[in-house]
Amino acid sequence: MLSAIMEDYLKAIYYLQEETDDRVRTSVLAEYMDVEQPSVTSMVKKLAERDLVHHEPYKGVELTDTGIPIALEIIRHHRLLERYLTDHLEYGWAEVHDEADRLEHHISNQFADRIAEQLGDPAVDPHGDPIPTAELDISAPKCGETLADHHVGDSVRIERVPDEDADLLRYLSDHGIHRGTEVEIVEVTSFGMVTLDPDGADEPVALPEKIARSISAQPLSENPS
Amino acid sequence: MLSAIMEDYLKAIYYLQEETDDRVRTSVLAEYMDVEQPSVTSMVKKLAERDLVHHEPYKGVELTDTGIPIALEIIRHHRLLERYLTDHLEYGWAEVHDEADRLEHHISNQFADRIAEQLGDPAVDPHGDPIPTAELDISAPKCGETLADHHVGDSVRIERVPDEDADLLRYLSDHGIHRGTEVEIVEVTSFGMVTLDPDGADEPVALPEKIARSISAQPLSENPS
DNA sequence: GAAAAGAATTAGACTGGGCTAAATTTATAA
DNA sequence: TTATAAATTTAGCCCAGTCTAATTCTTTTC
Ligand SMILES: [Mn+2]
Ligand SMILES: [Mn+2]
Ligand SMILES: [Mn+2]
Ligand SMILES: [Mn+2]
Repeated sequence: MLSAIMEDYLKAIYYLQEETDDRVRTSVLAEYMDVEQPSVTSMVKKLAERDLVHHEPYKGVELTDTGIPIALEIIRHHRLLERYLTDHLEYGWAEVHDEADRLEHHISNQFADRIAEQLGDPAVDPHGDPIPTAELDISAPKCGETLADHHVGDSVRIERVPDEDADLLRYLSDHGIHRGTEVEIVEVTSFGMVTLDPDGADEPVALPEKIARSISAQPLSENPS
Repeated sequence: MLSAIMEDYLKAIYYLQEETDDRVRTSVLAEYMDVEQPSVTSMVKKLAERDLVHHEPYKGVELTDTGIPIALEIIRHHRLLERYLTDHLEYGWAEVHDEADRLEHHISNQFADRIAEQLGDPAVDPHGDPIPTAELDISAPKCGETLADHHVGDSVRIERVPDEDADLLRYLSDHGIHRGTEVEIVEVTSFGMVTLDPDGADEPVALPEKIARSISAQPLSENPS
């Protein structure tokens, strides 16, 4: 059996590998896990001993074929829990992360499967990230058009937001923006500000262009909810 | 903050104190926690240092006024989770214990309160044990009449079963007996066997008198579900 | 193709929770 | 009342996961 900490390392390696598509460096993992580098080295050795990662000393680490499904299992738990918290327990999408990050290690697969069933086997979590199936198949994360790729007057549906920044998530939901919300782009300034009018909201919402570029959004006709 | 292990010790002390109504001996706690006695001594010292228990060396341990509410919080989590698993996720009452025993340490009070709300603030868990309120008030455990206190021909409602023995729980639910089930007592032999006819079951169920004496049951008219 | 800078690892220590074996205290029984 | 038995605690060890300080690779840069 693996400790919760080990599972979090595997999940972190999975995420970082997804981003950079290369071996994950000790320093990057240390930063992500919020520990010092020697802690990472020693944990990585333990994971390597169990054949969960392949460690090339001084060169970085990557998940093995044994490690990947374990990471995916945790990610499935995490995203199903997030979805359950928003859909059944009235959590906001800014509040779900911490609760899910603890519980993901302690629920059984049976528990995960049961809530998946109750939710109707959802394909994505509240932030739009794909949920692996019970067989641990995962669809590619959405990296299509973003809010910044559209033009004034366009109406788009919010597909996916980065889930790391709770302040941003809170700001968005306070202004009526969730996954699936339809928004019209009402202004794009030369100095990098994007203004949106979310469907059903009283007021428009302004976002820095950098943020807009991190939010996936599709034209209305495609990808119905 | 307390570790999950510390919380389990506090819960164990609470239970054992409830049973014996006296200081809990090291040996008893060691047996219950399934560890060796020196482990208990060292843990008890840590708990005493934090003022969660009062430890009289060589004489046993008891919860302090600081320790009691913490134990009750965990017990609330545990019993709410058990109730949630049976009522919303189709678990049987024999399967809930392990899942709840892990999760109880990792759900937030917010999570507990939300599921309590969804369940309609239930008073008891699936085994009939009382659930502390959000304010940590707990009603006295049912210790009224048992199955062995009634007579052939009586019809009673199952109120509470001991939740330690998963085999017994499985046996009972396999034979159509749950909390709230109405049963008629059809036979009581001189050699200590009690036979019941559960409402809606095909066949009667036989139990040793010793077990029957551990199951609370009220005559039908009283305590409606 | 060195030398300096940067990244990673090793060394050694600490904390939490467990264990075994030995010592000590309390309870029981002669 | 003293001797033995039983319960408890102490002593000293281990493992997991972290840390700081020191060392060793790698990469840059001149
Ligand atoms: Mn986690
Ligand atoms: Mn998410
Ligand atoms: Mn527990
Ligand atoms: Mn119970």
